[in-house]
Amino acid sequence: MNAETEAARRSVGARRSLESSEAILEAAEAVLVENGHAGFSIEAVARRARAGKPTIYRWWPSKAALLLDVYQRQKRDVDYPDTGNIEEDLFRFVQSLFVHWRQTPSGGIFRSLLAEAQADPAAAEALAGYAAGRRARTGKLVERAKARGEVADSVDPEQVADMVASYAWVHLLTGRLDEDDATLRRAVCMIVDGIKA
Amino acid sequence: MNAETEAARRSVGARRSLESSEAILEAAEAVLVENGHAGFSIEAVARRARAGKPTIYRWWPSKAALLLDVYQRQKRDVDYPDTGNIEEDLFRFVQSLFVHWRQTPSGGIFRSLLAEAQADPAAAEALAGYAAGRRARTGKLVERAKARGEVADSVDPEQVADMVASYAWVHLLTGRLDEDDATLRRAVCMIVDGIKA
DNA sequence: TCTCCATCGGAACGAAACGTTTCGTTATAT
DNA sequence: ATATAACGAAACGTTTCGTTCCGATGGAGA
Repeated sequence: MNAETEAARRSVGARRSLESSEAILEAAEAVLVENGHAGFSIEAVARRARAGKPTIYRWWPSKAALLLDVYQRQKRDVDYPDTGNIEEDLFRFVQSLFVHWRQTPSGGIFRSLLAEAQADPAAAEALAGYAAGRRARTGKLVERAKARGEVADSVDPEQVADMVASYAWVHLLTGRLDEDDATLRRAVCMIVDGIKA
Repeated sequence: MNAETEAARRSVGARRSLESSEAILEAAEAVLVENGHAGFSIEAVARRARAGKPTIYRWWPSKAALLLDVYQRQKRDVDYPDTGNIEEDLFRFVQSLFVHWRQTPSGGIFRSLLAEAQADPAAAEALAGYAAGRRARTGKLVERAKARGEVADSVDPEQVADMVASYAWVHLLTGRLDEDDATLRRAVCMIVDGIKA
């Protein structure tokens, strides 16, 4: 969000105020947490950040772009465990994701992002790109297991990641983040072992 | 939406115009299909239905309520196949669901409903109830297979349904309804057979 | 038949948020 | 020192919201 801007710069003048953009991102998060997706307006964010609306519109072309930045800002610590056991890896991944969504504003923010993507094509594209990257990274868990000979050759790692992420996303969207560890483990076990007798 | 209204009625006067409410529901569906969730406004519906806004607000307290009515009006029975083979049953179920979403307005309407549920608690509750019912019905496919001894005793039928539905929902939400049959079959196969070597 | 009165479509309202423009100020590279 | 860029603040016109009037319509009770 700033690299290409800085590269295209060819003249003098004041630089972008990091103080201001930080305040805007913090205000956006606070508004989202306190008032929910319904009360999330650019005006409200500007008021709270003591910033001008043009400043927000200059750097974030749409509400979706701001939402995406807010989400990725606090998404530093996601576990991509490597225990040498694919079932354990996937379980820990899903478990930490659920915990993260429950204990931070991330869950609510991501819900808003998904909702926004149903109305705004720009948001949909941003979400699709993010989801594809996520599938690739989560798929590496499976690729490692495949290299160990733990997973069948015919399996598509990204499709496994897709299945696991879908399970988590729908639980988030339908307000079912309170599943216990045993349930999560059975879900992962279903994918790893199948359901056959 | 009309039973208690009719019961509370204690005086004379014109009755509710079925013609008008039908036109409103049809117009709402048309607007949703043509302009998407973003362009779905009460004003647009009223214009299209040649109805007054107060008439809409009188009978549908919120946009979510109108969406719910439109959705329930659209929804028809999905087939719950019974081929005697759980993999084939699940594949046909998912396949017909994708086709239904692609070829009718149901997919778009359901996307709007999911988006609305992230902002409106009433819509969220309605969605949760619908999803629970869906899991129970789809779970019967698995229960039948379990009775045939095709599926392990330890498997929770509703959780299998949950996994399959999650895969489908996320594909709908992220605009990936164009997966080919081979991909869908591999996804189902993943759940049935697992991914182990 | 005549009289209510609930409901209808239509027009207009204030409130809120939208996205944009303008203004004066502040900060920075040349 | 000067030119330039980003800033906060305010105002703009537009859109949609949900509500409130109004006259017309038509079915139930006297």
